Amino acid sequence: MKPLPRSFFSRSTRTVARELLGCRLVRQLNGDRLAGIVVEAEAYIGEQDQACHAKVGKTPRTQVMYGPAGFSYVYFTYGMHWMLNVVTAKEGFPAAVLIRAIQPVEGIEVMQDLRRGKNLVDLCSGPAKLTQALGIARGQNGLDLCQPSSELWIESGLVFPRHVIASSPRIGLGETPEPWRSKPWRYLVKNNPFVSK
DNA sequence: AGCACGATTAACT
DNA sequence: GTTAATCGTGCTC
Repeated sequence: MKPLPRSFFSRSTRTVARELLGCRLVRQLNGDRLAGIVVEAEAYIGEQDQACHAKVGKTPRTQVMYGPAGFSYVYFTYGMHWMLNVVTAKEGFPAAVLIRAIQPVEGIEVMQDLRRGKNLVDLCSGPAKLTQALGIARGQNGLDLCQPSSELWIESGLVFPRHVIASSPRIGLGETPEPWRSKPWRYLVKNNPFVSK
């Protein structure tokens, strides 16, 4: 399969977040192919969105979100964790989708090595778990995911029927002010055990 | 130069 | 349910 085209990612961020569910996230790492089906994602939309890192404007950290869609935005948080996002919307408008969970389907043994032998449902059921399982860190920031022969990309996969998709407020927003705190911009697959806990 | 805090996780009680 | 781990980022002095 080939990477999803830039036109997939350059649409509205919430549409991309919802339609990413069912897609296959692929990581080529040291000759191994690691992959999983996206089952949870969140939209972060523009400088107005007080939960979005771009609320502080364009900085070295946030600049990739201002660039073209289809690039990775990987950032470091809590002194130890890496998070994977895909840049969305039109160039110049800062927005991205956080990949929060995937269902592992390829390269599971390698993922377990990178995750200290965690069992299947704990391998990738959280945004920092999946980056660890896929060997994603600062070196994977700013990659073009639409380029064939990349080390990281997204393919089409399953198509979940609309009635198995749920939405909810985003996770971990802390003291983010309303209305942003309650925006139902998290999308997940209902009753899927690989969604974050 | 120093500070508060974070789109989390794992290991506790 | 609670908390330690651990450091880049953006802001203030």
